[in-house]
Amino acid sequence: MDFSVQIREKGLKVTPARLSVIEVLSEGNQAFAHAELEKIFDTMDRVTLYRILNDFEYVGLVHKIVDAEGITRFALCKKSCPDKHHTDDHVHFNCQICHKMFCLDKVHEPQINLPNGFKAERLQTLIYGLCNSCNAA
Amino acid sequence: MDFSVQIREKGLKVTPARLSVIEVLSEGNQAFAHAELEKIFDTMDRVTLYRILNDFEYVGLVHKIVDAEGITRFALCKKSCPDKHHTDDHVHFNCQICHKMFCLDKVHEPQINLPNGFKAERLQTLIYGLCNSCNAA
DNA sequence: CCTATCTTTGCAACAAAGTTGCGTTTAGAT
DNA sequence: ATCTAAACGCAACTTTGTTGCAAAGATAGG
Ligand SMILES: [Mn+2]
Ligand SMILES: [Mn+2]
Ligand SMILES: [Zn+2]
Ligand SMILES: [Zn+2]
Repeated sequence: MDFSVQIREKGLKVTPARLSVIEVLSEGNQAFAHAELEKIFDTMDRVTLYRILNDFEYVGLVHKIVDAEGITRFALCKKSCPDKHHTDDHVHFNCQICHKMFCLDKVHEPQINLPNGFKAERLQTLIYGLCNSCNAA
Repeated sequence: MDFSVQIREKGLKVTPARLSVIEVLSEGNQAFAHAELEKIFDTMDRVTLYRILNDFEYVGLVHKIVDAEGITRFALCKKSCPDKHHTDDHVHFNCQICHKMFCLDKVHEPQINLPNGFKAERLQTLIYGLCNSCNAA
């Protein structure tokens, strides 16, 4: 897949830094923590990485997930999301062994009955446990 | 309710600082961010507050919730939880207007079907929207 | 009630995570 | 090839959370 087109379509300039980030994010179906990405792009400035990820999130190329420990991770959006209003309403899964965070695209957010007066706008489900490959071992 | 007993039962010493923290946490059905508590206890040392909250969480007096923006909040456990293994499996609700975080004790975590091989251990549901009092206005 | 002991607190210093300002470099339009 | 707005690198700063240590406080036993 050609990421240059997607980046340019979102109104961002195509740069080597942005291309390499989006390429890594496209590997597997995972969300990457900032620290992991910093290690991968050890020559890239920390601030640049922050800005690339935030810009990508802003234009709808990636979405952000914060786990229960407060670690922020970024994952590529499958279907292109309209700006600022992400439509990735899927469940996220965090493996306790390999610590990878998976986007379960096919598992949709559940419907939940709220107490009287409360109105849901957005829902976020995070599941902790064993991923398929760690479960096998 | 006498919080001294609960604190002592968990093997912690009863101090003015701990009593005042647990008292504030018992107001409403809300989870408080560290920053909010710091403002309330403006004379208390920041580190002391961190230690009180972490100790309370460790012994099972409070539970911690991290929202989608990465803000950590603390809420009193209703039924006393066994150490380190919290049984508060209820849904949390974050109001977009008043920014309060509510513990919806009566709304239990949903059951979710995972892809083959994945095994759920713990589940966390966070809902964003309008709380009952903000919805009325 | 007093003392001894272990816990908790406050302060200072540090670490990790994220942001802002600014000068330089670069993408890409003309 | 030139020009300009966007992106980058660097330094400084903020916010959030942790650690070490000495002083103060809680409580059990005498
Ligand atoms: Mn995802
Ligand atoms: Mn709760
Ligand atoms: Zn795994
Ligand atoms: Zn509200």
